[in-house]
Amino acid sequence: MCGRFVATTAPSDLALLFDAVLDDPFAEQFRANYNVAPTTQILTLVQTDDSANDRVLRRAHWGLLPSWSKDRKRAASMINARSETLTEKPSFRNLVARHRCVIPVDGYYEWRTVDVATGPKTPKRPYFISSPDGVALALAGLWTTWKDPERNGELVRSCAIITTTPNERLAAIHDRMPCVLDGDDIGEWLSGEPAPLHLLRAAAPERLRHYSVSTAVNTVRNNGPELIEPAETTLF
DNA sequence: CCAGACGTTGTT
DNA sequence: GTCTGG
DNA sequence: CCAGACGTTGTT
DNA sequence: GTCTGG
Repeated sequence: MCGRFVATTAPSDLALLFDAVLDDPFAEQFRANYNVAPTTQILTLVQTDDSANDRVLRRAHWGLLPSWSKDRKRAASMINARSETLTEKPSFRNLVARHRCVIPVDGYYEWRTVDVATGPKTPKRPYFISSPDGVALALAGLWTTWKDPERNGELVRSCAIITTTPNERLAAIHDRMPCVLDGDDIGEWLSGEPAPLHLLRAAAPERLRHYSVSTAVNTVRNNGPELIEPAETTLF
């Protein structure tokens, strides 16, 4: 799956990379984040209706809040959406047509849950997965808005990252992975009609690299470039 | 009709 | 909001 | 996703 | 065990 990630590329660089504009002056507040956790504000890339500068980078809370939610309590369990059931689930199916987005990340963390010949008592180890060249990845997502009753109906944007079955290499670590989009697929995902669900597939093994990192990443308050330094041994 | 769920993951 | 279960 | 709390009262 | 916070 994808439950923790890295966001260190500056918004202005993401705008260049994804041919987008920034929709509010948050660039000044940007700080590299090596430990992005659910419920925090992240950047999403969306295609807006007004065609002038129609690709926009804007903030959203990670953890989808359906418009009918009573409170934010369950947002943390909606950080991912299964690609296989996207069009069936009440929380997601209405968003597939016109609320698709891309979540730019520099990489994400995965905790190994598969025992590969090491026995069942192996301690859980975190891995960092990214592009081999370190360039930001475009993850497929869905977004929506919710009116916060505790803040006078203020609109809250939120999003979820779409997952699928992993390629054969990443299957050694985990049984899910986020859907990565490349090249023209990004534009197709953001504006294609009907929704190009065929793009929600596992990236090829050579598209991503992975290596084990320190368990320091487990604690959310730890945050720095040391979190993505390779640990002494990479088992896979 | 009303009440209650609406999600993913991992673990047992 | 909308669907399912009772 | 993992870590950490999980409680009340009264006093500072 | 289960929920909340980050």
